[in-house]
Amino acid sequence: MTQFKKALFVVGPTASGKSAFAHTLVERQRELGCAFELVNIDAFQFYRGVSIGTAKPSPEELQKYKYHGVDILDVTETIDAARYAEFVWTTCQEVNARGAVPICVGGSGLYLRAALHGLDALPPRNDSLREMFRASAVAWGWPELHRWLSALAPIRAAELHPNDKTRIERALEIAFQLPEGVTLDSILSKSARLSEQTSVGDAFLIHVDCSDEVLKERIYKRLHNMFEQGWVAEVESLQARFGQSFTSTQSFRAIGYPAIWSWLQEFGNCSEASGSNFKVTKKAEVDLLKVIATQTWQYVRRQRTWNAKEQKDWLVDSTYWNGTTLQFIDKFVDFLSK
RNA sequence: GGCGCUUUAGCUCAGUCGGUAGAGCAGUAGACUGAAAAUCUACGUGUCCCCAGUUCGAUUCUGGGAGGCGCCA
Repeated sequence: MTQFKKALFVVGPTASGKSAFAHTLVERQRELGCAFELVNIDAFQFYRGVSIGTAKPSPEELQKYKYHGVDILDVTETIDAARYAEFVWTTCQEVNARGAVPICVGGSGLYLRAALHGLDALPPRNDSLREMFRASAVAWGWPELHRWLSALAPIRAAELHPNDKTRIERALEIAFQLPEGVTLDSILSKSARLSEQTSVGDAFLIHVDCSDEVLKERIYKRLHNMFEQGWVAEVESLQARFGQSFTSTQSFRAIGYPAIWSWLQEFGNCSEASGSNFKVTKKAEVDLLKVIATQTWQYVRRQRTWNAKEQKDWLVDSTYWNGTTLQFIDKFVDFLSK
């Protein structure tokens, strides 16, 4: 199975310099003798309206670097790992057909694995089933649903903790939709773990990371900058447009949005606390930034845990990198000239 | 100055009717097959503010001291 001929994947924790790295590659494409186009593989930059907090490239950058996959969905829409992987593959094929090499930038663990290794053919998401499971969980608790799963798919159930609601729900959703005589265990037993499967195309993985100290500093500065750019005002406008229903959208799960939302509930009434006046000077504002910085760092830890298991063709330490100069490695040049 | 409350983990605080203590958050590590920036798991020795007294034994009771908060002056 080949979903793309040749693609670069730039992965690494938030604020490590992935985008700057990818942009530099595009700047120097002539020297490398090939054309590049960028494919967003970030789980939240798909959505129009959540822009500042998701660190989207600017409109000029979107055009200059030929980005695909940014602002393709409304904030009220939802994409899932399977549809996401399809999108990446289709886009890569189109880019390949133009004789260019796609650079997929971003990478949230599951989404990267889905794009890189492909998910098994399993029944899709089913919201009415999910509602039913959730209602049952309210009545009986997730450990009880875990017991139901043990009856339907004992091997899968044994892999899951009784409190792991997200995965128990998904496993039950699959089991309920499979045709008679087919079990989730029988499907999963045929394939290796996702991280151990080979890539579904010719992929070159570049990991960008830097020292903890520098990364923490960059995160803090970047968040500060997001506030200066009007992040709080952005959330206020989402509040005005969608009201409470925004809190149940997929895009609301992006780091920072729930925190700013509750901050607005608490302080938003004071006229001077409105989004456009947000300056990160008062204690409440500094506290908000700190909470989001903490959540971002926790995310960095999880990203590194994911990335540790993926192939590494090129490790880039961005600790002292200024975002422009780059020394190409032979392996990389060989991959491009193949 | 007087009165009251308070001092326990990095932070916010429980608690021990006297036998040296535990939650949440933070931190560290791990997992991850259609919510994934989500979700889940594991990991807890700290002069229990200081000094003295009572006691076999005090973080706990008594007295004094110091810091913090509040009210009255």
